[in-house]
Amino acid sequence: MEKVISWEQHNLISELAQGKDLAKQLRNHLVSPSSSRETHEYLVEKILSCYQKSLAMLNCDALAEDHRPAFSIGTSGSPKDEGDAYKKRKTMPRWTEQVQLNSEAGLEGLHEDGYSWRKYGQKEILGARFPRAYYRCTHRNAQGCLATKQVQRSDQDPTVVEIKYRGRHTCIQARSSAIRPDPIIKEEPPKATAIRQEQPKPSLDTLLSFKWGLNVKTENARQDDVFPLFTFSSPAVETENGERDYFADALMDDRYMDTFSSPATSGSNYFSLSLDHMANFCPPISVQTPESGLTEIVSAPTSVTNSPMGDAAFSAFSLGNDDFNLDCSFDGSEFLL
DNA sequence: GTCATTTGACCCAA
DNA sequence: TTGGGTCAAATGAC
Repeated sequence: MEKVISWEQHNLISELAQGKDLAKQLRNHLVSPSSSRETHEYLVEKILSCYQKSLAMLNCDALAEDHRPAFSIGTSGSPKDEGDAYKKRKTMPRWTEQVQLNSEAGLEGLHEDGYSWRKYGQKEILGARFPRAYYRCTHRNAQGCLATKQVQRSDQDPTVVEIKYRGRHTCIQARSSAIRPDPIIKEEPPKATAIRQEQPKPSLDTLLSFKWGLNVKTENARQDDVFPLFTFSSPAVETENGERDYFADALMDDRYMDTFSSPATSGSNYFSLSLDHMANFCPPISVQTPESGLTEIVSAPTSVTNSPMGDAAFSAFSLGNDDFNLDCSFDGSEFLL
């Protein structure tokens, strides 16, 4: 138990420290005339991510056990699993994302999460206006990858799609994208990336690709952990003295943040970072687990053992910037097959 | 020919 | 018994 607490504290401190460093960076950029708005928004996004994780850690005591590293990998194909698929499914990690449909990309954009999915079913759901589509990893047969997802449009807002993920990717696709040492692969992007490139890209993408040289290290099981919905009051976009509040501004920019009003929490908004948005920041080839996203409205009895990312230590995002380098020890053996 | 999607049937949990 | 999730044959696209 002591180890669990220690582990949690470690992660929490790590996240908060990361948030602090990012905030420092943001401050530096705010006073720099050459710094762009996109950069600010990116930093805000990262800071929010850190705090979201931190809050999740504080709020999810029940999940504490699950955060412990468990270095048992490659269990998906064990003989024991064969005859017990249904029980296994029940224990799979599950989390939900709400994605605002891009009017241009439509439903296509939903599958640009760095993995290839194959539709295997669709059903009308009782009481729901829209059918639910079932997808599984393309490599299910070849590699025994049991990751699945369900996609269904929201009844309340047809432009919002709810994506329920189940299980983590165990396919080579997932691992190779995670541990690929050189993230600079632009000539032959993964399938999902190729599709993304057909869309009108926000300037942020370009900026991040060239300016930041983002490199997400594979040190974090936490990144894939599930996060409960969290709330906070909407900040003012403009300060009293008329200065533009970039932090708030970015928060209110629904290009990067899905906002849900909640009748139960009047005065607050639900903010949900969609996976697609994160993918903009983290190209699939350099992200350990695109499916993890940041917003998971979780229903997960889950364990980190099953987390898409595996169960290594915590992560730190290391940007190509001297000012920001949270480097943490990491035993990468888990990812080396 | 290969692979993805569709769709009705089946299985299982609640 | 019912509804959700999955299977697998049929069909279509490339």
